[in-house]
Amino acid sequence: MNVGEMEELDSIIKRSKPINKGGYIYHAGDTFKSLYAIKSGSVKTYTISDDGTEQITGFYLPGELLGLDAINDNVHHATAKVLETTSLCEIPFAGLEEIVVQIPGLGRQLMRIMSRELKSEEMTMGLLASKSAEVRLASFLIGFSRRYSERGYSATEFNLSMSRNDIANFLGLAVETVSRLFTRFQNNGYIHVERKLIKVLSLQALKEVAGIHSDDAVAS
Amino acid sequence: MNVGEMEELDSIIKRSKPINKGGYIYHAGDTFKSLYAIKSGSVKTYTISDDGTEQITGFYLPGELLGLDAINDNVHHATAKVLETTSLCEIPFAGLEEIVVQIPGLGRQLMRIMSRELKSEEMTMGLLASKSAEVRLASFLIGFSRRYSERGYSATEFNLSMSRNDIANFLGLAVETVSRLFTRFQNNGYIHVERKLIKVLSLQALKEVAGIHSDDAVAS
DNA sequence: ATTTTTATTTGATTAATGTCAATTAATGTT
DNA sequence: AACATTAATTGACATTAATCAAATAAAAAT
Repeated sequence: MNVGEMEELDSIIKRSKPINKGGYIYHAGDTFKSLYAIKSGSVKTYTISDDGTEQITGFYLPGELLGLDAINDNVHHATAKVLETTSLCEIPFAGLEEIVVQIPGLGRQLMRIMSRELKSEEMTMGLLASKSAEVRLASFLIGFSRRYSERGYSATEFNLSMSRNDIANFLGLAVETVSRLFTRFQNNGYIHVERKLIKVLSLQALKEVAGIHSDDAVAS
Repeated sequence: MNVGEMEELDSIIKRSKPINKGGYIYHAGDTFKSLYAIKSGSVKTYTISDDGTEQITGFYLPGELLGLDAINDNVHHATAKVLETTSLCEIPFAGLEEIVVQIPGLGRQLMRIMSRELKSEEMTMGLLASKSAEVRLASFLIGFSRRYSERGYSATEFNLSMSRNDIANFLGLAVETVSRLFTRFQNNGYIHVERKLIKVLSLQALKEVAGIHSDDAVAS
């Protein structure tokens, strides 16, 4: 969401509550009651398969909206866990539906937000369908660069708050492969890695690895 | 969409037009004007990257809705191509937005459809993030089985209208791998393959390959 | 501050899957 | 119907990335 959208929703926001690292926003199976907009911090969502393995379905950054996939059947199918201390706007969905009737533009706005999310997930699917591990990680980094810059943060220096394990899980790679790729990208001069802090030295180089030559079309 | 939803939309449907195999519904870059519900047939959507390679983002079956990802920026970012002769309901979006104001339930309905789509894409992402080719193809087949059965078609005997190449592209595998896996699944007695016609002999076996033991959670 | 635990990195090896090449089957065209 | 073209399968081989194992580094706990 952009600032304007955030302000539109401001009127019905229930309350703000910071959650500490490792805390949960909701669990898979919970009844869906609210959407959550991230004010600061970051979140991962994941499902647990029958054999107990966790499958990460997304990472969320400030300004992004969480829980849209639960509207349909009123149940969260994923668990949302906070990666660092995170502040949220809780938007009760019942209230939202009322307001949507009153403010004609809001329904349209919500629909657009969902549309944007759909497009973004399709791009992520493209990322995941790419066969090479290099392409996946490069696209992943480009996506974060873009998302941070869209929110007014630096496009070239940002924190990947999730663990290497989380990244590997999300990208469908082994941790070791992810670790080696970070090293390789650094050796190639594409990025500088310092624990979780990533400095992008050549976005262009990353884009070439990812097979992106124009400026659009980056997964999020 | 279910039958009820289809009927609700029926009032504003512009016109019906069958498209022959290989024809297009819209191209990437086209201005977004309408949503399309598939009455019969099937569709693939794909984006073209800078190097000209095609990346398939989804397959659509009867009863499914196409174009939701274009609402936000009014432009299709993917191309929709028909895999066999296909009949569509064209739903002009301008008209839809008017009607949404008049019929309160419709907006909610649309939002739910989009939510369902989001969830479904997240499941597909889970599929694509699975490292093994076997798991991917098994999940793919289970997904089609479920989607067909949801629409009232057989869950155990269906046509995969797309080429092996399309399947491979979508799953991020080489065609040869897909071909070998079909053979392997057949040799194992999971399925019977006859060109594009798939007969599922043991859905249970496929689910075990896919790591699904309960009955839910299958990508579409 | 020290110890314990957990996360990350690096190396060696193995297994899976991609690539190349050839064959067969299916489809479309004249 | 015969031919040409395209799609699918199968085999041999190469390559990538997973696994196993160990070392190092960072974070958490005492």
